Amino acid sequence: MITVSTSISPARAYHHGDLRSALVEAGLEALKTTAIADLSLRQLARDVGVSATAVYRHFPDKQALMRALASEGIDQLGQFQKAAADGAVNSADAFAATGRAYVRFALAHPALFRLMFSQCEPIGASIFGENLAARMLQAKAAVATGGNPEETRRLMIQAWSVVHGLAMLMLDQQLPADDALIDRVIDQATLFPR
Amino acid sequence: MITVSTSISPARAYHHGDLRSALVEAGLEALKTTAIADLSLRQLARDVGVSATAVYRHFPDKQALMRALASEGIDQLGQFQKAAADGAVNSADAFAATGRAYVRFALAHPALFRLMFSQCEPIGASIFGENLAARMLQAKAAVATGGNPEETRRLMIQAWSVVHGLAMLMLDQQLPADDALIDRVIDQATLFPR
DNA sequence: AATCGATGTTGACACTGTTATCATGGTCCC
DNA sequence: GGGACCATGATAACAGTGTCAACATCGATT
Repeated sequence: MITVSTSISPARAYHHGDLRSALVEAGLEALKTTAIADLSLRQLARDVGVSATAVYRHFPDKQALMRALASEGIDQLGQFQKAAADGAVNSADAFAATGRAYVRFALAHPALFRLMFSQCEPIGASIFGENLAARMLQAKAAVATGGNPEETRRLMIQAWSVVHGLAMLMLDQQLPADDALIDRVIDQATLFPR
Repeated sequence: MITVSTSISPARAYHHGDLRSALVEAGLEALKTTAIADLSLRQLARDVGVSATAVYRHFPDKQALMRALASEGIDQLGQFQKAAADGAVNSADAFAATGRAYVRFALAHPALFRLMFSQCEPIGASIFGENLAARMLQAKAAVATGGNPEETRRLMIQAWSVVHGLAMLMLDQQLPADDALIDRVIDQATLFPR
């Protein structure tokens, strides 16, 4: 059984056979059960069956690996949001569906979601503008605000803040991670002032 | 010059002279310049001029010290919010002022703010119910929703989500830490659907 | 076939949180 | 007043971490 590269780099099979992808995959796997602070380079290397310092042939330091994992997470979130929006019946519903997907993704992948925002560098732009889902979102928001660009931006930021805050508070156990609560907070027409 | 205890425990002066408070104070000071992940027990002990393991006479482990710091932060945030609300002219303005204070506090004390939510245990209840500012907030929200308790709760959660999300996204550099942006997002009547 | 550079390993260093063991010195009781 | 006790502190040590320098290996290029 060969583990397939996840769209990251060419990286032909050398001694190990694309160690870089293996590390990323092991990292994503580890994040399913390990908190972000307990994620260890050496442990990851052990999981893959390689010496600790081999990692440094593919990543300059730990943070770089983290960034790679975060980038994977962003892609996954984007796909998940897009799928959710595609299943919606109308424009407003798609907007809300994207929000719900955002929070549900966070709850489903807590450590990964946190990691995505601990690595500040390229992520903001990806989520808020370059992303497929983000682009679509922006279009929806523009419709909702009658095309006023400043209002559109405010609505986007407001919507992003609500879902991000809700996700974080639930992850941090400050709010019950309740599906119904997600719907109640997001479905509200509040986000669409007439 | 004697550093005064910060409302934590009696802790008479022994060998050091209330080491516990000194550690908390040093921790808060360190959080002004150090990221939460780089906060070191040993470094804190060094700052206070005490052996590394002396800490364990006052805190069972590192997390306990962190929790003490977080608790301090919660108090500070509560006071800050209360002061902001007291300066407001009417009920709706007080509600918004509390929200603005929340975000501004986060921007002013990034590491401390993050820490407050990394230590999940007692914090949720403190902020969302037991707090002075929270109680007041709840009263305002009840007025805004005509007394409907379920709607009141939803409004509270929605408001909390917006400010928390906005704060987090700004802290993580996903949004510009712009004062005007805070006002624009929070002042909007959006939070008070008629 | 020899060389070279990319990949992986070994060993080491400084640092961390934590524990077990020992030292100190106020407090209280007789 | 003298001695026991216990809260507080210090030392030494252990396992674990991220990272660097030096050495080994092996496929690809000439």
